[in-house]
Amino acid sequence: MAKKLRYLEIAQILKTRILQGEFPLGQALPSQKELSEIFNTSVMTTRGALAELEQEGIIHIIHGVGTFVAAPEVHSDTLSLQGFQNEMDRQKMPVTTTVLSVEHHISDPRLCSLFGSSDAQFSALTRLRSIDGTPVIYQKSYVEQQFSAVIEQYSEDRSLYQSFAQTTGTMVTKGKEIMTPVLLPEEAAQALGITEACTAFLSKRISISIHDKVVLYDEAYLPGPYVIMASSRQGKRNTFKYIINKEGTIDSIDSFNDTDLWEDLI
Amino acid sequence: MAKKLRYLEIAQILKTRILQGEFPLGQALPSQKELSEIFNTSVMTTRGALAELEQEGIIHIIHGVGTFVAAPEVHSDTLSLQGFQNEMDRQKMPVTTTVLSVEHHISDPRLCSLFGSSDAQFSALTRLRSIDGTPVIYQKSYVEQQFSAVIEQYSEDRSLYQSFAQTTGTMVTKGKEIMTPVLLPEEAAQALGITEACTAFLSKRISISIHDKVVLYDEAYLPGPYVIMASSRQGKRNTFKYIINKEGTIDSIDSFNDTDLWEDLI
DNA sequence: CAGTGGTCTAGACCACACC
DNA sequence: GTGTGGTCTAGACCACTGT
Repeated sequence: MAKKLRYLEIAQILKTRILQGEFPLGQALPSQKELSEIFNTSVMTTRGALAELEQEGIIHIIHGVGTFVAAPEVHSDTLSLQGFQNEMDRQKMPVTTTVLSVEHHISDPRLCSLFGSSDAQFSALTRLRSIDGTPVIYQKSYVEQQFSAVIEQYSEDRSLYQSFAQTTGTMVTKGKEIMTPVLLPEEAAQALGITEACTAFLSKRISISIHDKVVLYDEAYLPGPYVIMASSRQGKRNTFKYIINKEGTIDSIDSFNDTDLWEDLI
Repeated sequence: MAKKLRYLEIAQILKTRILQGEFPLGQALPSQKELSEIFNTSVMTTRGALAELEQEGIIHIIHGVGTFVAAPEVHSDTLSLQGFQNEMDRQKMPVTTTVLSVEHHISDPRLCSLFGSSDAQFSALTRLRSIDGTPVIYQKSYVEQQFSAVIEQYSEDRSLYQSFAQTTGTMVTKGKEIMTPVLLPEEAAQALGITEACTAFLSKRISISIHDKVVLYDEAYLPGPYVIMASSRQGKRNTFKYIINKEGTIDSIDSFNDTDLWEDLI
């Protein structure tokens, strides 16, 4: 445990202090020079610690401005929606959300083991995400009953993460997701207004708080006509994003030449 | 262009020299101290340059051993196959490959624009990937006719990247991939020995050489029963891998608790 | 302009791999 | 052991942002 690596040690100390609320969400940390004096170390070492925390998504460093405790809006909604609209006006994708249902007192042993909790009850929020009025994603989110207020106080103009942060003061920094190709089940197809048989991505996802606790479980259907995945690799790194294609018609092979699309990957 | 950032400048110089073959594939570069003397700079700066090149996948740094020009086998085959076998013996997944067909003199304007070449002809290699004798992936790879030797000299015990490196002396360091959920087409289903209707990932992928040229185009079908995707996010970073599930039976929700599975993601 | 983060030095010393 | 990469110092100076 005792690594004796100074920068990791400092990172750990800072992390602890942030978790204890010493530096509230969105607030600026002391400057790198100040931190260096505080910890009696050099700037290079301090920067190593901060780089570590930034990679963990806990802080956000802006050149010439400062270092800030990461606000949830920094991480775009986990289903980081990105538009795809023939070459132009990719910027403004009006994503609207509709709440279909709210359920409480759900019991499911698999959810229990997922959340690692004995709290046998869960609440669920079912939503529909639309682009320009066209529904493209059907999503169901589960939280532990004790956090049902997160769902109650959720409003459609912000993400569930923001609601979570505001209600509980906890931020989500990690997630794991599993994707499979499926046929759209009737329930989802109906909600999406799709009548014919349709292939889709089924995404199951857990969101993990800064305290390393599972706080959210999501299941989302992303129908093939509207959603594709784009992935980029360089060296050992790979990264991906979902792309919304409202028209339902892109031949993916052409999109390799669309430089805008790949801009922010890797 | 002239950034005046010393470490990027050094990285650029080293990259050029590597491309010119001054340091052949797999060979060790001079040590960090030597490089620092050569470029008349400090170790910290040299390390910055090397870190840059490592992230680009051009070199491979090993603590206590040395810095090496990256050999293609460092990047596992782009469809980085990872096994999933109830908790144990995940290590040894005997992936075998069968060549189904080799075609030449293929003309396709879309491939031309993809490769950005006027060479109107392409060669194709169709393969079947199997785990323990169970076929799980159907894959078709295209190269420009001028590189048809890569396909001719391909052998089933190594990757196409290795064949490419050996035949042309060029290494692949980047790739872009697009994934969609589809129904397995008859041709692929037949090859995979799947009789019923079956959902699958369709992966279209281009591989880009160190000279920034598209050298390979792949289409692969990864049927849902055998293949799932696992993705992990931390902060702004996200990464994913394909997981082979030979038995065709995992409920993905349980796999969140399988720590081995997520070990190497992020 | 002042204040922030980013780069760079010229060394020293530590951790790891290999013989 | 020797030789490699990894961390760290105590500053200096550069680049960016906002007033």
